[in-house]
Amino acid sequence: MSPETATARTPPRSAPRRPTQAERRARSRSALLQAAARGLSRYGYGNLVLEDVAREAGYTRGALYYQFKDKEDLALAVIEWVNESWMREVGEPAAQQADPVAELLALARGHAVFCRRDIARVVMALRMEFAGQDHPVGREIERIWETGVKRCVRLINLGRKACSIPPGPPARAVALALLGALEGAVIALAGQAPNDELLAARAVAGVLGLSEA
Amino acid sequence: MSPETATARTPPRSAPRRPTQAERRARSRSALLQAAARGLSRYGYGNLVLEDVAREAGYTRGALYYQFKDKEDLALAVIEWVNESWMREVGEPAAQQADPVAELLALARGHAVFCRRDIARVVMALRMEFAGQDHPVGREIERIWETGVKRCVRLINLGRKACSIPPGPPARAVALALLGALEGAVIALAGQAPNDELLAARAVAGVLGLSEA
DNA sequence: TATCATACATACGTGTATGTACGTAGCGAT
DNA sequence: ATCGCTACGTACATACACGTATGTATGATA
Repeated sequence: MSPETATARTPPRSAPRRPTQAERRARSRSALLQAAARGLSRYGYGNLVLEDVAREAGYTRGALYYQFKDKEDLALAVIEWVNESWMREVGEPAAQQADPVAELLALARGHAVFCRRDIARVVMALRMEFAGQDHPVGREIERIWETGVKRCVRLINLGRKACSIPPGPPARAVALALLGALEGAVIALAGQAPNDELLAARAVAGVLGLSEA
Repeated sequence: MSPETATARTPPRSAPRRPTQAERRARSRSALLQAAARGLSRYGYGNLVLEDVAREAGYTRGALYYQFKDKEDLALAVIEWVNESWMREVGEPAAQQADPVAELLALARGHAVFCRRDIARVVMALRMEFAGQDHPVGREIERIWETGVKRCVRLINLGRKACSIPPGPPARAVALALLGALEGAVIALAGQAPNDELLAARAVAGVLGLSEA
């Protein structure tokens, strides 16, 4: 944020100094990414119209095709951006919980809060759209999803060893059901606070076979 | 099934007698409907290509446009067909349960079994695709979904009065989370028997706040 | 057997969204 | 002040899928 980085003939004095090229580019890219994320969340990939995305961001398709190679590249950038946000706001905080059960429930509550914004359904929508296909976007979504599944499998096995999670179906089946139920519940609730947190945690606890959330 | 309905110069004798017009038409329509259902379940509405549907059914688009007015008409027919099947195989059997909790758990298990076939995701896919839109297909899906929500709300209120379901968030929020978690879990499990039944029931029980499935 | 309606297949026109080529205004350094 | 590069906007070419119009073979009827 320090404007002194440049040799700066531009007056560091005050006023909303006219933006530099890099800032301009970054602002445009950010606006386009957010608009694309909202669009993907609402319409999915195939039904997403790039002209609408650009207009909602305040540009035309020209700006979009300057910043991104094509539609696929844009979608992959959105996915990466959403995933990084999720990791920072949900994944990493939950990892600081002491025991596996607490971490799983923290994931549920955190995901519910995360999905209160308008980009909640990006992953779910793309996962539905590309399931069983062989598309780069679908593969990336599948990769992220599989990461989540593996994390849950690990936690479930740990919890069962510690006897904080009762035995039951194979850990992978439980993990799949857990994530599916979590996403389904959160999307159906459409971010209506504050019940979303409790109900998401309840769904997860139920799948795990716990007696209470 | 009685071939005597027609004045029947056609020998009722035996053999695979050549099919009548009505039978032919019904067979074609059924094949097209099933192919369209599979297609909608996999690709959703927008990404569904009618030529692929027709080919998978063993016809061309000509047959499709003879039996259905347009793509929208086809989708609505599929929805009606799937919904009737669901009511017959899941909705009505579950309604014979004695108490509300048993009925809700029967719905969960029945839905899991119902979704083992390849048309499992029709409703979920279309609901995701048309959420917030104003499209005839979306409205029909929303109508069916709302019917399910209302049924769950009724059962939840009954169960709470009977103290078989503990108090908690508003019944409508619980119902939304219940159906969302149920569909999400079943789809994520992709019909892997026999765990799908148990895990679906666990998810529902969890959302309701019950101690066990 | 002749004739009509039905159940399809084939061919065409059209709209729409993508990707690309080109034009243009604004930033940055000499 | 000027010139090159960047960040867009504009215009075009292409592809794809829908809907329709037309052709054709089969079943029904007399």
